Amino acid sequence: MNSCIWNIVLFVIFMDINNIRNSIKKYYPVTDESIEQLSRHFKIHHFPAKHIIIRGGIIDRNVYFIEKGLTRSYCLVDGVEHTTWFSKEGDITFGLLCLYHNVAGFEFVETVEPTLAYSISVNVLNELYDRNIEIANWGRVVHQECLLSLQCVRIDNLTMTAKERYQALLRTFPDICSRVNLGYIASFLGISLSTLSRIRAER
Amino acid sequence: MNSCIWNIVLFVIFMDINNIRNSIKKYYPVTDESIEQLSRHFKIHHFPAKHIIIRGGIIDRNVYFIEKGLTRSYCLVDGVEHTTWFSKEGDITFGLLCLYHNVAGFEFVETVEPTLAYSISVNVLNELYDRNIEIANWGRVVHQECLLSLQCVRIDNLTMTAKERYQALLRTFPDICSRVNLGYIASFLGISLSTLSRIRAER
DNA sequence: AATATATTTTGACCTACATCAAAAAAAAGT
DNA sequence: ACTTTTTTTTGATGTAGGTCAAAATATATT
Repeated sequence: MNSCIWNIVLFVIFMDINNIRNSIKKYYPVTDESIEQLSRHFKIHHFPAKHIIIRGGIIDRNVYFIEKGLTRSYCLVDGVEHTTWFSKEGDITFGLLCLYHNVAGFEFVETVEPTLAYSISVNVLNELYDRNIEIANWGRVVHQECLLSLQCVRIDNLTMTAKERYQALLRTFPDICSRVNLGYIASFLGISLSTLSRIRAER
Repeated sequence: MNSCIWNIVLFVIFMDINNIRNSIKKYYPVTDESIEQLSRHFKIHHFPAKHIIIRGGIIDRNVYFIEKGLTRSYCLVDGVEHTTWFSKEGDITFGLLCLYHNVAGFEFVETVEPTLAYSISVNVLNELYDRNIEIANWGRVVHQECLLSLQCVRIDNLTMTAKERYQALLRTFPDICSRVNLGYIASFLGISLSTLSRIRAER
């Protein structure tokens, strides 16, 4: 057994990254060797619930891979939080603008549940993108799928009533709906908390 | 001069792809050789205005690189067209769902102006992604930037009034606003044509 | 179990924007 | 230049969903 294999064995033993590994492979057929190249730079985090991982207005150049738990991305406009996305086990989360353009971003990411996550610096990630074609393609496909999901959400917003949007969300992300409170769901759907409550009361 | 160089010379002479080439390089530092690998599969199209390039409900597995002109993506819900995006010279356009998942998509793409575009089959593109790390990373970065733009549009929708959204659009995409009619802009902003007209009449 | 805190529901009232239809203006075709 | 078609404006009226505040639940803390 050479040292490379030993590294893999060690990381399998010590790192709890099954959800992350499966998710990566679901997007693109990345080899274990490439996943090891990525995960050897992982820094582990145990965040309690309601912990702000990424704060708007400052620079945080890390990507967070979520192994367990649930986070909520939002932006703060005139003192009001507008939820833009939820990320759960197997997902990645980060501030888009900050990560891509290295400027202070507008997005916050906060845990909804106690969360086990691994961070990797975008500098390291960018080096891997430039060197490892599997990781580059994994990154491409992840972004394709994010784009598609966001497009669907936007089309729902353009074409549906508040009630229809809530029903669509229940269908598309049933687990999210049962894990976060109504305020966050209302905000994500772009409706007020009282309207959402009334919608649920119907029938 | 070997035949590879001759190919490049020929394609520079015969293909009018300057906007496309500059745009690709703006996203990621792709070499001329890689661009040639891509563009040698290009099929040229001269579309008149109001031509439907991609029709929802059927499968069109091509990506269109726009060299000149302007297109509008929309989806059709209950007989109403909802504009989701505009693409102009240097941009690419395609049906997201159809391209990524090989199923009949919900998106239409139609020219707004007479348009010079080059298509490439997604099968060819996927082969290039798997073989050429520059192209894979170009694809990744394009999708990152699309995601960021779409996220910004969605946040505007969640946080701004109709008037503010129109003003934001004027700032962000002034050229689009002057090249398409109000109906499309209203639809993109998610407001009615009459409301948009009234907003413009103010002050 | 009792108290404190967070979440959800309900009520009363309001407004930004929708809808529908007709008129005006602009652009395109002959 | 005149007609036809498309685009934009304007008017009258309606409504989905907002706001604010209080009550009712549910959850967490001691």
